[in-house]
Amino acid sequence: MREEDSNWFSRWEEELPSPEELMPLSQTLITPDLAIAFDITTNNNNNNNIIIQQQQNLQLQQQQQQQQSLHLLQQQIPTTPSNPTTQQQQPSSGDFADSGEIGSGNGADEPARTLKRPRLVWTPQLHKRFVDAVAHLGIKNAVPKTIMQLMSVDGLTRENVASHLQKYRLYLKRMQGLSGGGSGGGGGGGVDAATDHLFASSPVPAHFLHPGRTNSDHFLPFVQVPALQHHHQMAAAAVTAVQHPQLQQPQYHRQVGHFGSPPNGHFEHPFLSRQSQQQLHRLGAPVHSPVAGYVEDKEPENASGGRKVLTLFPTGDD
DNA sequence: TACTAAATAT
DNA sequence: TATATTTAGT
Repeated sequence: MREEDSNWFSRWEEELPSPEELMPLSQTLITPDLAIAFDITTNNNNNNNIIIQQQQNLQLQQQQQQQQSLHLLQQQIPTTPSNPTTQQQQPSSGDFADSGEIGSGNGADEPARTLKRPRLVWTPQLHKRFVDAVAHLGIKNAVPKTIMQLMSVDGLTRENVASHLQKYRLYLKRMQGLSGGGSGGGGGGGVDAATDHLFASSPVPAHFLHPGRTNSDHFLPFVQVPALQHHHQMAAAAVTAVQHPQLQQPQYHRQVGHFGSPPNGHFEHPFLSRQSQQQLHRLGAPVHSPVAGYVEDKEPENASGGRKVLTLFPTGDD
């Protein structure tokens, strides 16, 4: 079975999109109106910092709708100390000198706290990272909190992970139920890709489908979790945020590591990297991190025209 | 408190 | 309709 693991690893690695493929489009996320409204300083000089310029009329309507739901959130949002959030920008990643802090920073954090979080779109890349984390932990020990920590994706909440984990488990159940020949590759299994295309996009470790087989929690060697490695600050952002028409709020994400193979077969403990990020613990509001760049990615199936899928991608820091 | 499951919203 | 978020129960 270990051979399959290796094969599995090789497979998804090959399927990983190249950086070029990941950055086909460039648009801005923040409209001038919003920037002004939220006292945001956008760096137009930065090509990576993109602003979506949509119809201003829509923007206004969206903001109004937002405010309607804001009061609800305000009730439960803890008072965020005027945390300067000094570490929001990574010194090393000079590529993106993005100053795009929305609703945060200098006392302007109120809007951020009150704003709803944009829907998180689980891109195949992000899901793959999720799977890697689960594989690393073992399906047995894979719990939302741990997975979240292991993924080290800023902006990703425990709820996000829990929700995804919930679906993923259901997917695994289905896979086991089918128990056809799906073993060895979730992508190739007889799974209805139409329903589980996201999960099918990433290989499912055979272990997931055969629990109890191994009693060990560390059935996966570390070397098989390259995506969890942060061999510095190179980043391939996998997080994607969907911008709904009525939720004109930019999303900030931290680097999630890179999806490529380890440069030298050297691996480090992901938690080490995480620790540094823990300094950026969110106090009810999303942490702003250097924005690598937004890429609009439309999903063919969900081409609902109304929403935009924004994905962060690295600029090749490495 | 955290996790899981179900319901709700988009 | 599908997916993500939110809520409630354990």
